[in-house]
Amino acid sequence: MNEIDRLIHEPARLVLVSSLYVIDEADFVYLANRTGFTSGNISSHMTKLETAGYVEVTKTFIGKRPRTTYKLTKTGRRAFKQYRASVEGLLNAVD
Amino acid sequence: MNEIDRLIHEPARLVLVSSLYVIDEADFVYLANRTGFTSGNISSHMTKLETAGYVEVTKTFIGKRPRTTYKLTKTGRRAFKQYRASVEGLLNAVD
DNA sequence: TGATATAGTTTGCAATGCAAAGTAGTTTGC
DNA sequence: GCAAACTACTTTGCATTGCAAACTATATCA
Repeated sequence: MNEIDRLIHEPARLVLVSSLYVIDEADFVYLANRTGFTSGNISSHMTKLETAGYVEVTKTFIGKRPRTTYKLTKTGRRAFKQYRASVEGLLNAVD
Repeated sequence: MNEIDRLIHEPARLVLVSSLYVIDEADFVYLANRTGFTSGNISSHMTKLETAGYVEVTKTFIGKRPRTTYKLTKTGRRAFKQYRASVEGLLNAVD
């Protein structure tokens, strides 16, 4: 039986990670709008995911404003797939 | 988009609730053996689930020993199905 | 009788999610 | 031209919570 990756399991991060899984790369503002999460929330979750090596953070300037983009690393994608498998394993065992 | 029920989402409780979902009724000792969780852990999670109205707790004596059995209430079963739908919604949106 | 086992519950604390407050710079209004 | 408001974040503070160790209560064994 597989352990659940709590880093991904946390609902807010699950939304963030699965968003990144599909759209590949997204910036801070986009994610804030899409999810409705507060910016503090996004910031700290992303820091956590970055520390774990699940996301890669790129900071640039677009004109005079900062722009932060996030992208899943290979490790992050693998972790998400693995997470998904464990959860579905758990839920499907139920049928 | 549906909110995730954190009461069920917590990994330990997810295991407990999905166990109860399939085997319908289970006692403390059985769940402890099946899951490997400490008894304190099971006790407090079950109290939480009971408080929420998700499980019904029955305490009897079998011979001279206490026996506590747990069973999902109708509300609990509904909540689990709903939980499952939201998680799968989230994960499948990814395909 | 004392030691060990069974069946739990309660306590204590370290970890964590979240929002409010803070930072740094930019644009707008008067 | 300067203050107020906005953008794009990060940091702080705190209330919640998961977890194991400690505790309670009874039963059996040596």
